Amino acid sequence: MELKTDLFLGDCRKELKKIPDNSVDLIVTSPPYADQRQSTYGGVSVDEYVKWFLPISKELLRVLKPTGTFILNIKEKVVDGERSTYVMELILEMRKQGWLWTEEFIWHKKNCFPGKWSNRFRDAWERLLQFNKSRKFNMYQDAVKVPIGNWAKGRLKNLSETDKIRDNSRNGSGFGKNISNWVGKETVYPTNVIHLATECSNKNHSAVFPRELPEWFIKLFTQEYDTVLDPFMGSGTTIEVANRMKRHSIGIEIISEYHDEVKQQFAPVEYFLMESEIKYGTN
Amino acid sequence: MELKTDLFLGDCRKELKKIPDNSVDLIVTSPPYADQRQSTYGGVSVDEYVKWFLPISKELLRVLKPTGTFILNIKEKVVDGERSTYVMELILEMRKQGWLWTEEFIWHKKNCFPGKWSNRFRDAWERLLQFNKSRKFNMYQDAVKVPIGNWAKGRLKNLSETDKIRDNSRNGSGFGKNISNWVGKETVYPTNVIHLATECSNKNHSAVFPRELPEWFIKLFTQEYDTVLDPFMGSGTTIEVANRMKRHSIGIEIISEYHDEVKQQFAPVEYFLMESEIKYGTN
DNA sequence: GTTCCGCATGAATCGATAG
DNA sequence: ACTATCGATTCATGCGGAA
Repeated sequence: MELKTDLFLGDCRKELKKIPDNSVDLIVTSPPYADQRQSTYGGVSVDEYVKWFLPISKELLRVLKPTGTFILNIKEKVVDGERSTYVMELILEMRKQGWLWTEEFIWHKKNCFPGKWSNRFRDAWERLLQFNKSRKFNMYQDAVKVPIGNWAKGRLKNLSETDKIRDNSRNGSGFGKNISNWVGKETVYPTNVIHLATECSNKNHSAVFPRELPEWFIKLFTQEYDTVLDPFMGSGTTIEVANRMKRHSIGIEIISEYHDEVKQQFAPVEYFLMESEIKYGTN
Repeated sequence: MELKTDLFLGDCRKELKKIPDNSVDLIVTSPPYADQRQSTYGGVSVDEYVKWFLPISKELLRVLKPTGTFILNIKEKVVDGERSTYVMELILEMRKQGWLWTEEFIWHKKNCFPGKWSNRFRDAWERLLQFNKSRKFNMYQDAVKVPIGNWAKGRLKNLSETDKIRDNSRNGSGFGKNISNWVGKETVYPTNVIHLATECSNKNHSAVFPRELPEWFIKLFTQEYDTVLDPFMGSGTTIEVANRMKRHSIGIEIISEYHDEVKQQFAPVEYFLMESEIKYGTN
């Protein structure tokens, strides 16, 4: 089966209209936060954030299948010594639109932004809000099971071995990379806390979104050849992961540099397919 | 200096009125969740939770010192497949009362038992909402520093000359690091995610509050002989910890069994003091 | 091929100073 | 008084080159 990757250049408020109703299985996105990332995106102000986002979430509600899921990564900033309330207001308004606020996952960031203030510690977590269109949504829990931590076996057995398991798997939610270590180990279901590092180093882009994040949700909420949408594609992490995991994908990006770069990234694949068509098609 | 422990039996909506204005340095509490502990507070329903809590938070605002802090441990429950919104509504309403919503800490519950539902993983985190009366509140950050990460061991052994100052290469948010400042550093400031185990095998009480939790906040927001209040004392974890840490404490509990038990726990101390008064006072 | 070590960088926030 | 800009502060990670 052919794997589709549709990329749109433009404002997602307009581009989303090109996507048919009830056609997307999973939306995973990390929109620009209020007043942040000014260098790349315009920067929506705190006061206007909800008003700005609601038309988008309305379109997302339209394109999502009834069995689908919407994962929204967001975190409110501090304004005048207080946490802003726009995320809470957004949740309340989205429920009025018809969204179900099913769950709130926590992304516990291992390497959060440094700094010290007299009245505040470093912010080490972000919200991963799960919204659904209906109470009957697809969830493939077995796809994200993690190796058992040492909490269950106590200290009785193989303490040294269980200690080798990476910290994130001990938290019951991580995605330790050495899967070979898991072989033969008992697995359990993770929790709603996800313990990951941000990817910060030389990537050209500020790809703060670690690829394990979309990977986990794609595993959890979709099967192969389902469709994944990211209306704020950025440098394309979600799209790329979806593609590798054999999911159809749709990406929308307003900044042409990002869009073109992702486009280019998928170009060789197309070229390759054409080539093989020539090769074998002419037989 | 004498250490005071005042215990009140009764509904905190009434008992709080006995406490003078601006007299408490820290409030740490874990109120009954909606629709739970039905028998005690008349079974506060999800719909009425905010309305029920607001008079209490108003009293708390009154008794708290301007430099004090209110830590509210709470988590919304799932109702009909959705997370309830009463916590968010409560935050919005408390801000109207004059509270500042300064921060939201996450309590990541380490080793609770795995479990799952068809739509949902086990809930491994709770909110620890920080409210303040003014922007100038007391915070003793050095009291809760944690050991530095392992990365430092290899890093700080030998410094090169370039480690002195870093150029602000990118977007002007220059983060000039002066590595030499870190030599010999063994502790760093924590983040707003608190990673603690739950006290699982609790004997009689339903109190799942690990004593490290109040301990951490008492360290962070009070000094010795400050006053700590818990208007939903339960089995008295917060009060007991405060007492051990040489803080005055005030506890309110509506269930007489709990109240009496805590009272009894502190009785020997009072007895002891009386005895010494007799001994030395009659000289 | 491993392992080690140097190094750049990140969804930040506060307080002081300037217009 | 109120907003805008700027400097200061700080920790953990993954990459790439070297041993």
